[in-house]
Amino acid sequence: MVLELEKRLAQRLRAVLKEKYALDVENIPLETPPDLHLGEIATPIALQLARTLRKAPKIIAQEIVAALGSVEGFVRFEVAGAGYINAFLDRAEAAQVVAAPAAQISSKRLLHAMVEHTSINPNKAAHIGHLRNAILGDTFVRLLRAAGYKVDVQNYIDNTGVQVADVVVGFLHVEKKSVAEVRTLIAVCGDLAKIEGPKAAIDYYCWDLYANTSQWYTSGSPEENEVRKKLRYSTLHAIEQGNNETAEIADLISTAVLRRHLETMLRLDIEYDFLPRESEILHLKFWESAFEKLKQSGVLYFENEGKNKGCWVMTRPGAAAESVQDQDGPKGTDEDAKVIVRSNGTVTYVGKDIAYHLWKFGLLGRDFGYNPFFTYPDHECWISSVQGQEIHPQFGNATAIYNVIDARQSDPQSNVIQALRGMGYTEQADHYTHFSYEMVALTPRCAEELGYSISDEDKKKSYIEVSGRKGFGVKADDLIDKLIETVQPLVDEKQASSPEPVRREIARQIAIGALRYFMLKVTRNSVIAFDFKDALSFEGETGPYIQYAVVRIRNIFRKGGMDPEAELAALAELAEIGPYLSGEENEDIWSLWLRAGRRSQVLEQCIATSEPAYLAKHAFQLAQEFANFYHRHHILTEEDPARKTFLLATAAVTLRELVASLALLGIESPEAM
RNA sequence: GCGCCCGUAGCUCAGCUGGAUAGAGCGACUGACUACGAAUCAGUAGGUCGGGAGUUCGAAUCUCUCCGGGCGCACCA
Repeated sequence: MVLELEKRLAQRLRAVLKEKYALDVENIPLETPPDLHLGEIATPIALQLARTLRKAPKIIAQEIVAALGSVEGFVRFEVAGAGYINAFLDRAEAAQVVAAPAAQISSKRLLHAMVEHTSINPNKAAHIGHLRNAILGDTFVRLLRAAGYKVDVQNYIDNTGVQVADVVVGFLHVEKKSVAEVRTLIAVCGDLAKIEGPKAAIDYYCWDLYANTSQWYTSGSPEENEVRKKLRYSTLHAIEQGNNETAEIADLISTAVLRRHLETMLRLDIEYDFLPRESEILHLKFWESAFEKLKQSGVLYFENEGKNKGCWVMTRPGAAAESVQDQDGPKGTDEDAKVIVRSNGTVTYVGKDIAYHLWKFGLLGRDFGYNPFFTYPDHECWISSVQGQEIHPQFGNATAIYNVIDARQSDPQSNVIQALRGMGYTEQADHYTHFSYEMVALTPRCAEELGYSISDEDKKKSYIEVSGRKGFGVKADDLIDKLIETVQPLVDEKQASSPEPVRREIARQIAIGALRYFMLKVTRNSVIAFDFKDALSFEGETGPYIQYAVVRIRNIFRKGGMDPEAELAALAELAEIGPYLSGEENEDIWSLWLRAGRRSQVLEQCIATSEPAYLAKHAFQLAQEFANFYHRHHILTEEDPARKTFLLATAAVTLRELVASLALLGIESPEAM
């Protein structure tokens, strides 16, 4: 509602500026006044134009207001302060618009977006850092879909990397297991996990093995360590090669761990459409196609001198200006260039990534094979394969891509964008978003609670980076389990009369709500210093606070024997609701309605800035305003029938908006709690 | 050495394209359960927005500089 009114006002203002001052102003600045006494929408446009028009801002503002005339939805405009123009809404009309059933989103945006997130190396259990990635990515997918985008969700699997090799080394050379034994182990873990939970699962087993093996490389005599290092690289090569026992173990393990990751994420309502794997990017020779294109476009050149002699390299972003400067000087080699193909002819990670991203945009001229891999209640998740099924859905050919990857990888990401740009794919490069976020770290206190021994140096830090290699971190399933364990007694106490399965479901919903909100309330580029005290909180600015507001509203309608949507519809029948929305004593109610009408505005802002935190904030503030309203106005005992209908509609509209906002955040709204 | 991010209340964080009196939550203190559930609400205390300079009618927000903290800058993946 607010979004539409803002657009209408901006359009009218543009027209006025055009006819009165012959000015074309593309972006009319609109903001929210600090207080409702100053209207609902304000613009400092007159302040901005003071200089160009050589007039006092106040005079300009008055002239604009005089020229505005009447605008539908607004009752008046005022000049205030140094030259603000404040717009006042027709409150009754606005409330009716908010109350009306939401119009279907126009699917005129035919943007086909591809969001890649999670992308955990399939050699160990997922930890809290991966949770932040997956929750951010999944939430953004929900936002894009709500805005009318067609979205494919991808989870990239690096199943041939050195991390997987390390675990394979662990099985073969530390534990000295055979292929058959590994196969048995995976089966046993799978059965055990069904009874004992995630702690018995294969990804937990690998978590320890990976940490042990990493240590094993440096724990022997210098000669032994030398041998072990060589083992590591021969294992990696064998995996890349394929068709051997080592590769078979790697495939068994990475596939089993991948399944575990999908199960863990499903606990948080996170699903995927396609799992492209590194192994197919290698075996289907994506790189060879990309290499030709890169050479042809001149993005890659062969280096004949310097430290990168014998390599195919590309200029780094930002280095372009310098090389132009160097023109008259001695043609020095660009020592800083990024190596894409090594002197031994193998391709680097960035090279493979360029090939993969050409595929994403449908520019590679090759495709994966596809096999079904994981079945969700309402759709299938596909995985890449060399030879896939004949009938499969189409992936790739995206018009916009979002890569949810942590901020540490911004360098390689910008290399890929640079390559696209260099190849002339400007449009694609512009629609390539590195959806970056900062890491989740542990506070020293939290690390000690978990039983890790902390160096004195680390104790002084405000946070310590988690590390899969060291086995240092909080596992995702452990955190989810701990959240459930913490809420369950509360639910059991408050919902004592409900049957046990119902109580368990409520505890689950609350736990997931708490976790998702915890990860989403912080903006992307702030480091989360993880602490159980904050993560396990269900009070204040948390997911459960918002869920509780929903439950209280539902209780009102349950107790009154009424239906929220019917009460909302009844609002339209009321003769005059204006009086309920004006006057000092009703400002809080109007404020609640106004916020309820802001969802699409907030959604648009989230997408424009790739920042889901705004919506998390919006949901909390709406719940907070409702809690205040709830205490001040007792609805069911209201004697004036018209006012009672109005109050019920207020609760109903809040319910609808809260549930919708929570759903966009991937948080369920319990019936009771 | 180069690049990116961060520094706002005791703690954890918001503050949108510069705009009106810098906001939440937690913690502390005071108060509210005989009314739709107190996982709640009302109130009090707590800030020279890291320091300095600049641009501007106007700066937490933009520029520069310094200080402090974090992360990247391989022919590893």
